[in-house]
Amino acid sequence: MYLQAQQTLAAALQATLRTLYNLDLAQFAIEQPPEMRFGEYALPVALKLAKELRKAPRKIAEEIVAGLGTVPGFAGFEVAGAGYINARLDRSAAVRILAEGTPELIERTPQHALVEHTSINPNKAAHVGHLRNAILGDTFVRLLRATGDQVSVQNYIDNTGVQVADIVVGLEHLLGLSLGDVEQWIAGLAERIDFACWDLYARTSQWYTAGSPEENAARKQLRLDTLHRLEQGNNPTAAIAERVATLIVRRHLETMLRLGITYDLLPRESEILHLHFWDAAFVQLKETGVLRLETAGKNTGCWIMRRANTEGVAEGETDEEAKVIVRSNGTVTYVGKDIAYHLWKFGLLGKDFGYNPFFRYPSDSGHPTCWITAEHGEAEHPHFGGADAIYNVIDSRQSDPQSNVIEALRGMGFAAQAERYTHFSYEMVALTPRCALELGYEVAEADRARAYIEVSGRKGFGVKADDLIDRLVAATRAEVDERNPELSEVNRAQTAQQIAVGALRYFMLKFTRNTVIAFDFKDALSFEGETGPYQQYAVVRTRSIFRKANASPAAVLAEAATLDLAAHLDGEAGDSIWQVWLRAAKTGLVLEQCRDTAEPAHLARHCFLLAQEFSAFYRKHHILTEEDPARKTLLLATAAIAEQALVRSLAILGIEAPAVM
RNA sequence: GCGCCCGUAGCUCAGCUGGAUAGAGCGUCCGCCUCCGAAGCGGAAGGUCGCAAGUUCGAAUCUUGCCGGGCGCACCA
Repeated sequence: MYLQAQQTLAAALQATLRTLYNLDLAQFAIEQPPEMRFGEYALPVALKLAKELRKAPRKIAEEIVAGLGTVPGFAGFEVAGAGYINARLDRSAAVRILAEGTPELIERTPQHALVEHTSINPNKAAHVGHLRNAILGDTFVRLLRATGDQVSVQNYIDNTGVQVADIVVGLEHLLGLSLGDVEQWIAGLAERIDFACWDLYARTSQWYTAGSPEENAARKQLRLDTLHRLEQGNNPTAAIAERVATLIVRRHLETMLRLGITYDLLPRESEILHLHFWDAAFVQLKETGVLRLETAGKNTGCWIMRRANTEGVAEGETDEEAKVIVRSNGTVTYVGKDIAYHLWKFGLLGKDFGYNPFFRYPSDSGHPTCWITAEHGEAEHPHFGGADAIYNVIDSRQSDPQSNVIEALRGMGFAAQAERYTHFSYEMVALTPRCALELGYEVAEADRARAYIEVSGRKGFGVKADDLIDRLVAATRAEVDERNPELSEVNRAQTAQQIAVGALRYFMLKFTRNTVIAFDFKDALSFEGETGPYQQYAVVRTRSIFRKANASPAAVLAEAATLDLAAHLDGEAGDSIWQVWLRAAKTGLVLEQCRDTAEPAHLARHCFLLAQEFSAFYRKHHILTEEDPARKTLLLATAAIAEQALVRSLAILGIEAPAVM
């Protein structure tokens, strides 16, 4: 509602400026005043025009206010400060519109967006860093859907890379297992396979450097040979990799499902290799001149491209900064394969995967099946790829390779696609030294003074996602049991689960993307203050009110829409009611901002402010004992609009509010 | 050496396209459950917005330089 009134205001202002000064301003700032007494919108336009018009800002502001006259939906305008124009909404009209529930219309042609997130190497358990990735990605998916896009969610699986190779080396050479033995090993595991591989991966990584120089060289060679066998496929080593990686991928999907995160497709590197996506891309890259064969310098014999963010060199000179795409031995690098994959994402490759159903989600998830790529898949499958816009949720350390893929697309003549290719980058989750010590890791003296220590899968250093979720659930369960002993076992378990998910998701979302999160159990396990449970609690309070009032939020809002409530929205008491409506009204604006900036943290903040302002309202006004019927309806409707806006916004964050907690 | 990011209250972080007395949570201290749920609320203390110039009517926000920290700059993925 706020956004639409803002558009009305902008149009009226534009018309006024045209009439008064014969000015056509396409863009001007519309701010949100710092205090309620300044109204709902602040226009600094007169300050901007002062120089151009050679008039005092206040004078201009007065002329504009006079020129604006009356604008539908607005109560009035006034000049303030050095020359601000403050605009006041007609509160009762705004409340009516909000109570009627008219959806906010945002003009945009819906796009087919493709979001890639999670993408954990299938060789070990997911850790907190992966949780940040998946929660950011999933939230952004919900945000795009809420603003009208059709979104497909992909979780890229690098099942033929070095990390999986390391696990296979561990199985074949450290544990001495053949393909047949691996089945038995799996069957005999005392713990889940992703946990077992967490340790095996760390062991193997250390083994590469634990022997004599000759031994280490041989071990590294073993790793390289294993990698090549995985890439080739159709051999026992590749079969081990396939078996183990697939099991681990299932564990990852289950872990993420605990947080309400689902996927449409798992594109795998093995199919990108075996279906020769690269060959098709290579032809295009050569034809468009993005790649050239280097004939001198350190990259002699390689196919190279100009590295993104570098100048490049003149024809005939040697570009020592260039990015190698095809090695001198003819194999293709990671960025090369990624270019091919991204051509496919935009429907520009001229090839497609085969697809098989892989993972069936429970019926209550609202999401039937996750598919996986295959060389020869089922005849009937959903359409994947061919997106209008793509978003890759990948940590900021990979911004260089991402830029190179984008530049390659641009160089191939796909400028429009390059523009709609977003590296949704975010900073890592590290551990505080205290947290590392608490987990029993050895922390070097030099590291103890640091703000955070980077997690490392190779060292087995980190917090496993499922361990964290388990701890959160145990903590919320203890609280729920104590507070609500009358609830059934099933009910308490479900409530604890919802609160734990709320706490975790909010924790990961309240930081802006480019902030490193120094993880600590104390912060993550907090349920007070700016946390998910605080906001869930606000919703629970509204629900409690409606239970006691024996009314439904929808019915109350419908009734409020028929009343003239202007008298109750003025003055100090009116302000504290209006504050809640105004915040709820801004939801559409916040969603737009989040979309444009690809920053879910703004929505997280919005939810918190909603909860906070509802709590202030709740303290100040006693709803159930209000005697004036119209006023009581307004107070109930205020609780209803808060509940509605909170539930809707929290849902986009992937947070559910329980009935009681 | 080059590129990207960060430096705001004791701690952890917000601060949208430059704008009206720089905010929140945690922590500390003092209060509030015989009135709708205290996972809550009120109050207090706490800041040269790293430093210095510049642009501007106006800078935490933009530009440049410096200081301090992080992360990238493979024929690894």
